[in-house]
Amino acid sequence: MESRYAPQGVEARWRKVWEEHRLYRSQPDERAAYTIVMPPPNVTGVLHMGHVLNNTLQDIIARFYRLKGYNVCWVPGTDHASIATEAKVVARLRAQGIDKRALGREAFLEEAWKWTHEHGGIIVEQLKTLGISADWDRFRFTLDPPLYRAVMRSFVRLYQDGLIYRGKRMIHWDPVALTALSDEEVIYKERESILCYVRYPAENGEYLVIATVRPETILADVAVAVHPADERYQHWIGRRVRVPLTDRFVPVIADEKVDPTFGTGCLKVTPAHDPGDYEIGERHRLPIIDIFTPEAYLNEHAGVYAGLTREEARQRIISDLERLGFLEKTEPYRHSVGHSERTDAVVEPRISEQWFVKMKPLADLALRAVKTGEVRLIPERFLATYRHWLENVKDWCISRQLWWGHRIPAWYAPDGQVFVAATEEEARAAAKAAGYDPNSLRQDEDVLDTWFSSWLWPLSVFDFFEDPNNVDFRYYYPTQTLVTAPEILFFWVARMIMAGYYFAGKKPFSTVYLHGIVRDKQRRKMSKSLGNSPDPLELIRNYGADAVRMGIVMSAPAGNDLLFDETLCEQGKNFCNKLWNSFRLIHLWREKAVDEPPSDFHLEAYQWFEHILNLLQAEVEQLIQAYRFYEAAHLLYRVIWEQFCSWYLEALKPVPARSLLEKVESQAERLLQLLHPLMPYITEELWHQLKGAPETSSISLSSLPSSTGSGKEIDWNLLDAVQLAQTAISQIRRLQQAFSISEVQEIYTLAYQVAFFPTLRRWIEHFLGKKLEKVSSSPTGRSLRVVVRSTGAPSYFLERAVLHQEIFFLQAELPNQKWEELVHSLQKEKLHAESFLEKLRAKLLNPDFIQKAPPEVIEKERKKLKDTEERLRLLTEQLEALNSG
RNA sequence: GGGAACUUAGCUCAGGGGUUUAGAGCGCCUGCCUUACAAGCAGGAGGUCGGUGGUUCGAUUCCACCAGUUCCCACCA
Repeated sequence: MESRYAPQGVEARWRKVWEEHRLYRSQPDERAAYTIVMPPPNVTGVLHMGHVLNNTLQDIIARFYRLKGYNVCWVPGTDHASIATEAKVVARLRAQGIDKRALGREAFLEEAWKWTHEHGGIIVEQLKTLGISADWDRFRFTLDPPLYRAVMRSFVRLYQDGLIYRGKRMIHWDPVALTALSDEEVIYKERESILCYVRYPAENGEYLVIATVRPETILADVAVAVHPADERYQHWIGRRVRVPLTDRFVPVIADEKVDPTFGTGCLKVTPAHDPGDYEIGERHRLPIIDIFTPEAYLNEHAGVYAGLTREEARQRIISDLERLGFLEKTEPYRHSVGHSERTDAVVEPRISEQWFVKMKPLADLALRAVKTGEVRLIPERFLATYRHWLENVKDWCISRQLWWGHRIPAWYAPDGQVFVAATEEEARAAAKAAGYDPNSLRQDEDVLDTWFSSWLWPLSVFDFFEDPNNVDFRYYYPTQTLVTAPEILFFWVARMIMAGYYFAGKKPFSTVYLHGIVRDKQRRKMSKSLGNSPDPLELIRNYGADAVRMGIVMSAPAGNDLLFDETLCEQGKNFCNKLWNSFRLIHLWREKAVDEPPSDFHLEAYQWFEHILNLLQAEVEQLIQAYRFYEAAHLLYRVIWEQFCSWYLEALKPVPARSLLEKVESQAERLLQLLHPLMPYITEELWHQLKGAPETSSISLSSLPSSTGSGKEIDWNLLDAVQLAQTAISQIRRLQQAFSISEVQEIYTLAYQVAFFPTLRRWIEHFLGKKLEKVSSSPTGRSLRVVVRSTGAPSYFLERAVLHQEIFFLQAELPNQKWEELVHSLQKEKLHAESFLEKLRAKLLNPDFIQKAPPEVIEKERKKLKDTEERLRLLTEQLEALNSG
């Protein structure tokens, strides 16, 4: 074995072996299933830190439950990402001077498939380098024929059930992608704009003043509205005012919707370009003037402004208003402006005919699921936002004016009659039955929102829509855990829950684990434009996948955003190296071990570590089951580094007896198993080296012995004794360093913990090279005394606070100056102890405390008092001895 | 405007009504190339637990208010 762990070769080799032997393939069998569906990344996407986090966490779960004996099935896949992919293909074509529309639908789709095949494999290959244990045989793409059919069938069913309808509504329009968007695809951002106060003159020369941030839409005004109860404007209701810059007169109307406290209390009504105005327009049967082209340029209805962009028109109109005396004043104004999630274009409210899903009945299903606890959200605080969203959800606009995606299964007869069917044949048959010419049908041009296929994912990957009774579906569904980011709680998670109940009558998963967003050290979201997102592949090359996994898991605890710092990968790499070298030591021992009975000390150390391991396993299992990966990683890190390497292996030096070594190796194996979910590659490698197992076997398929828990089997006395010994050894070393003691001559103790004495003696002798001796009374004259206090057993395991206090004396030569330093430090310690004693006494003299505090607490305080008095007595004694010496 | 969360060591965070007067990792300081590992070993320094009140025998921990930070939702032009 090399003295440095080189992950690159090891990882590449095992990745290949795992894949070739299809190690993570799952088939239904008699074991309990543990199913995870991977949130499918965009097919043409590139791996970023969010994917690393998301998939590492899923892999930890998958590998853990596999070790626990479950039949783990982790279904990977990719999403066709309708709008994102189409935007990329359009851009590529444009770069070649080709216009999408000119190319035509068929040819465009060919281009899109070409692009998908070129780029679609990349992210999958990148994911594989992470070492994730998905079942690649089950890989699915949302446009695969069975999944395509699933979308068609679900659409038809919802349509037949009256939950899908087509209608003319005001929707969010993306003027760059030229498509409708759902509410969730609109991101609101605070923007600085100008609030213009514009005069709308009446025939008699009076005028109303209206505040607006969108003066360019003045040209589309069809009314001015005031609140019906607004005293100021009573006499205006029913009169007419002229729309500035035009010669149109529009009525002044009264509508409850107007907020009399905003601006001047007068609202210009522009039904074509504002959702609120649209409602008012409907109520008052106002005409609609649309002044924008789909690209959000002003159109012919905008007169002289036609051809300008929204922004240009705004500038021009403001200056024209001013020039013509319509502009009363302007003031800066901050408000939020909707942007397209994909293109970042400012969305334009637009009236158009779209397909919608009626959400209310579906939302009720999803609400019930979390209220009854059938579906659990972790962390729980997301419950509030989840509920709020579902309780206020509006209908879901699912049609997109795009080509890349699932084409809406609706066919129109020349007279507009709609036939919704899963296939063209069925639509034709239906048309024929209704007396139409089947050949006259024309399919809807639009495709469906990407999320309309995603919400079926847990169902469709198991071919529910092909055959609801198929073996896989019955075995794997519902799945257990969904791991995803809170950003898509509404987009995806809530809708999957709806779809699961609606189509299959069952929840899609039991638990949703929502992890944070990966940010940089300055808390900025990682993004390409900021250039603050490290390339995961680069990280994997530099540190190894295990190190990157460990690094990202150790970044932050559950639920919080995590601040990624590359030094964590380095820490992970160092940890790999540490682990690697600990196994290297075990290997060296194999050659050197002799056939002798093990020493009492080694036997005791072995027993002790066995208990540590049992505690570790119980706690790691509990933590992973509770989705506390960060804590599990930290615990393993510390126990392996401190207890296993620094104490246990050191204790077994120079070499344990052969019979003991075998037992030590099986402990080491258990450590590897516990660590395996976090760091699959190195543990696989070390496991094979340890076991000499054939390539086809794998630590991931080994079985973890069941945890003994932290019950009676644990020898707390031994753990406490060793902990006390460790603390004593550290303290004595500290004194040696602090006072530059080259050699400790003797170590004595007044051992009133008689039971611990043999353990203390063995450990101190091994680590300090001196035999611990018992003395009956404190030595006089110059000696170092140290009070060792230990809370008993490593603190990271338990709340148990068994406090032990032990006093040791060291006989050593010190130069005079050092004795003075010692006196000084002891005096400081004495003062400290005295003030503490004061506090304790006061507390114990307080009658309220004695009366009201629970007896255990009073007992504890008394023990503290006694110990502190003892410490103080010793300090005084020692100071006297030093002064006289 | 509504909702949620956070504020503990230089940084990132655990913790929890009484834990010998607060824990970890990283960073920092000191001494070591000790034959598994310098990607290492052995030690160390560093915090009046955001502020103010309240509840309590006792609060960093519970409550209220204040200040600051962050996120989500919302058509107020």
